[in-house]
Amino acid sequence: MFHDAHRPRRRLTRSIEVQEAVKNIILQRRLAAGDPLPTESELMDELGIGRNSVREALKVLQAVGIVDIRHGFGMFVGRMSLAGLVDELAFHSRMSLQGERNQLGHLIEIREVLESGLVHRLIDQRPEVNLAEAAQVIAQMEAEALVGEVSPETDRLFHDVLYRPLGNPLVGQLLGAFWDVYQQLQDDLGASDETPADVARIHRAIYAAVVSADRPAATIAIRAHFDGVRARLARRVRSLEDIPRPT
Amino acid sequence: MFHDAHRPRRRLTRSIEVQEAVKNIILQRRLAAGDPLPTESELMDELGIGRNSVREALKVLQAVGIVDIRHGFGMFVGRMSLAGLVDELAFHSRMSLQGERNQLGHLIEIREVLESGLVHRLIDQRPEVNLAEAAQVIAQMEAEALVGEVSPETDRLFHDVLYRPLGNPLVGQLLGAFWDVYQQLQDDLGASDETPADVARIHRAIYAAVVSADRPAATIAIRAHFDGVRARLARRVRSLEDIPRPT
DNA sequence: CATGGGATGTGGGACGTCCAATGTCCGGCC
DNA sequence: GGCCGGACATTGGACGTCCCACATCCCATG
Repeated sequence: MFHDAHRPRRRLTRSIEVQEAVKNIILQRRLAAGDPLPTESELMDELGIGRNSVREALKVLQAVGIVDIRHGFGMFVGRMSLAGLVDELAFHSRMSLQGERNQLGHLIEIREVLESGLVHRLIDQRPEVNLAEAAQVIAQMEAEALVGEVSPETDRLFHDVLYRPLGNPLVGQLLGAFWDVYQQLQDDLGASDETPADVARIHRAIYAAVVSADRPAATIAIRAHFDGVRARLARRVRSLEDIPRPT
Repeated sequence: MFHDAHRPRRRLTRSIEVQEAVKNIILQRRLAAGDPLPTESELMDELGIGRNSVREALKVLQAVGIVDIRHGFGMFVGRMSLAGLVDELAFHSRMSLQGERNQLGHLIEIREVLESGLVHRLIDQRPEVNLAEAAQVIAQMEAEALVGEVSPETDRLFHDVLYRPLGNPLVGQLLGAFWDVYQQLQDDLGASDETPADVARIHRAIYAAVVSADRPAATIAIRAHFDGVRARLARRVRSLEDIPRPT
């Protein structure tokens, strides 16, 4: 009879109550990404709720990318990160790699459909779109290919920068999330059989097709790119007996 | 000096440790979606860790769709739900509705690019694909349009069932997630100015274009569909002064 | 005037305890 | 003998409190 005293009938869990409360605080106060949120103690007082419940709720909101918690500093409104999506997809993909089903393949198919459509959108908007950044990244990729491997960062950057002129930041984030999932499962796949030169050539083909507004070539280039990805996926043999590293 | 006795240097937080541990348990034991997980107490013992940390970690995993917690019953390996993604997108979209930026518009653009590409994939694979289900849903939609409104469920079902023959479950889930976000923000938007008959007609056009493998018509039909969505979005005026309902 | 070491405040971690929801099983009642 | 209901065990939910780790800022010290 200590706590839980006068509380009227509750339907949902405390955690969810707090989550909704925090969301409402953000919306009502018209906070923007990066703005500070009330501290844990303030929330405890305002909502008349225990610390653990507050913490659980905020952890969830953090996992989902709605708040950003910085130890010893405070809590802030989160910027969209899609980190939760990456975790979920990466985990389920890894899980399905063990069985006959292959979720990663489905993910890659979606990436291909998306990128294919986006490339055509770029061509639609040519020549207003500024492809200078993409050109620069392609050059860097080719330079890297000459001296060794193409770094994953450069690869990711290309797919990010190419579609940036479309003015849709969500595109970059979603594609980035998919890319992260794929990258996170690198260790579970075999090595690629493409040479660095191949990688650079394929990406150059995509860029060139956009520049010259050659739609058929764009379709082919994108398909070639993902054929490479798919080939790598198909050849996976390494079992997952060993303990996956915690990150 | 009670608890926290002999613990060696830790790098990451407890919560993350537990999250990784649980993920590893699932992978190592080759559990499948729906399989039971150790109880909270078992995890406490196995990992030598406090209950709150376990609970926080599991809440996060639940939010991300990796585990499924059922009160008074147990914890189970989760099926992919993308619920976390929906929450994140819905929240940030609602937040951006207040400002000048409009994230929801970006989301809809992605949906359009995706669906457009998927429709063309369907045509690629014709006539192997079985569109009977889609035909049925379209018929139902038209029936609903005759007697009143087209129910959101029917709308969602159409976009789900249409692409099902592609054999990529992730497509349905991702599209469903996007659709959920849009649906969840209905209240923040004004009413549509399309009649139920319009809605049915537009969807019928998409279906017909696929059946007849008419690519230009498919492109136009998809565009028409999303023009309607965009129009509704553009006319939003209702402010968000009132407290959004907690769901 | 520059700098390093607290003082302070914030989140992180862990217990222990009690509450509540769910499932099971056994015994009384029909 | 069958069925319904309540006791019991199990499991998650919530709380309060203690202590630790981390970041910041200010003041004392050189």
